[in-house]
Amino acid sequence: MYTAGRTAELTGVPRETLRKWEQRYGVVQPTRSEGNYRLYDDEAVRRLAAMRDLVDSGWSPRDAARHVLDEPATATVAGLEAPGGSPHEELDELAAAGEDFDVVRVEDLLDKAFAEADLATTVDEWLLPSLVRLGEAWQRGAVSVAGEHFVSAAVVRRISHAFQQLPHAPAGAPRVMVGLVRGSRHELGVLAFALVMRSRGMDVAYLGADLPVEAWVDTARTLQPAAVVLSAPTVEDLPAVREAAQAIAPHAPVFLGGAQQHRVDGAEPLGHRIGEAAAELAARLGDGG
Amino acid sequence: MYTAGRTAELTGVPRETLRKWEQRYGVVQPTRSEGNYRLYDDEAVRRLAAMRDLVDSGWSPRDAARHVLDEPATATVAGLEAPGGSPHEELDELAAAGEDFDVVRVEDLLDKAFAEADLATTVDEWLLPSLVRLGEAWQRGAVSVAGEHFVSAAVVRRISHAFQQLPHAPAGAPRVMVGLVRGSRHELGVLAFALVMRSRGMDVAYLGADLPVEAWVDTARTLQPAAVVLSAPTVEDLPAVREAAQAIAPHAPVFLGGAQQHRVDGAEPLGHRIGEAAAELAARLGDGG
DNA sequence: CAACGGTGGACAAACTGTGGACAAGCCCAA
DNA sequence: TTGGGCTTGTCCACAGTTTGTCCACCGTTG
Repeated sequence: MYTAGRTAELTGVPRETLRKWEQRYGVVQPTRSEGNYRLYDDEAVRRLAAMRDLVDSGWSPRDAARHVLDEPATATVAGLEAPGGSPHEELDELAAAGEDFDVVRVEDLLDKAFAEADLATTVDEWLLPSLVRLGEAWQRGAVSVAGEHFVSAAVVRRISHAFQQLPHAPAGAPRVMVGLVRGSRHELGVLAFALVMRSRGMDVAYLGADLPVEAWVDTARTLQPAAVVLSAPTVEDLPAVREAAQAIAPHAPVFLGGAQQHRVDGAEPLGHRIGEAAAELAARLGDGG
Repeated sequence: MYTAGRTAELTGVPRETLRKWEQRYGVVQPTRSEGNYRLYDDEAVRRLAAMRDLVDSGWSPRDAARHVLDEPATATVAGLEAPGGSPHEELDELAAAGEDFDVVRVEDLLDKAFAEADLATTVDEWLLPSLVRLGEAWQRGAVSVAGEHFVSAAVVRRISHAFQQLPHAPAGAPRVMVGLVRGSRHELGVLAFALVMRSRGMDVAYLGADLPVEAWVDTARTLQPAAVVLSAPTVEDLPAVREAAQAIAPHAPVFLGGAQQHRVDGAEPLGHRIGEAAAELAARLGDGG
């Protein structure tokens, strides 16, 4: 349950507007605390965010509200849409190897994939889809928590390995800061992004997960990077990401990945194809603008 | 059991606030000493730390309390380390390179270190002491949060890289499960441990951080490993580690690393020299005992 | 005795609710 | 084009709520 202020942060809709939307259209009916404070649940946040998206894209608030109310309540699943209805019967190779805890097979699969010529394509076409299918398999109980952890750990190791093997950026290469804000821990995406960036000759400073805003600002001021790349994987990350983006903006251009990337002002969204986005950004910076 | 002042230290929450959180939300119900002093146990400390993390990241205290009470499973965020106490005046090479965000220098230092003949010695004599000094430098403000993150990320990458480069274990090699329990996130130590174990020919299944107890038990039952290695880095981790150790024990021998390793019954402490401990355990398992 | 802890109350600062005001934008008839 | 009416986001004043910190007074510990 979230208070009014927090809900405003999460959805990007001002408190007052939130109240008006409730009074005028009844998009949400928050319960009340003892002290008569509004308490919004996850479903309310989802609806408000959906309505905000519609309004932003030109719908009239009244229509947007009607549309949101007509939609059945959806259980949000980490920002990922359910696949087009085809229940994958056979397990992904990677997931199967993970469920057997077969170190050799998992690492062989990853080795083979990373031997491909184009890193960006490998990441977008094979690695990330495989991980999405792994997540789906885990959700429907086809893969255990431990199996999922086992594969994820192997993937992170493999990306780190690839990152390490790449030659260092030449002197004078554009510098890019990559990492996650405080509270955020989904390293896989940013790590893959950092990998592709380095493969394109960028000077990547990878700062890891859970870094406070002040640290981002101080470092950006010191390093004067050509770009700062963050990720907004979940709604919960939004307040911290917004705060960071705003604070960093005066010192360096901010780019954003992750499912919630379009919900942050002042940061340029990079899209959802990590490898492609990294390659593009690298080309742009390498060309001097 | 901890007194009010000690608990305030451990959790970073002032004594008075601790009391208010107890009175207002009932997050904890410390037992009392003869003289009516509050006595907090490990679980209380864990909850308070979890609540503090939520509040720090923007939750209202009331919501945070409800969350902590609803879901004792909630993962905690940053841990608290006890400082060593010896103030090294000159900065460590690694720390200095980290403060300048000098990718090349940090990776060169790590490369050189890992080129040493004996991996276990490198880990114990250079890597971990360097990281301890880095932590000290950070605590006395000589290194920024970002600098510390930067170096840590590079170290994790380098260990992953080394792990990846090692040949796979031969068929029939003793299998060892390595990882962290639910709520625990200090991967560095267990990762280094896994690295040395693999270098000694063990079949290491690295399961990563934040794995729930049930997953450990199920997996141990399936894999029948020769050993399960966990870590208890902070006080906050103790309850979960104790639970896991007790649950896994019937299926496989449990070994323990980390600062709090001696405070868990039913798990054999491995000592604080990670590389040495891993080499020893490997020798022991390899000899069939 | 000094340091520490418990209790209850006080308090300021931040947050929230309510109802209404209001300006800007839009639609539509004149 | 003009003007009235409607919609919609924002702002405001006033009152109530929540929350971290401070304090005085007294008991406990070593």
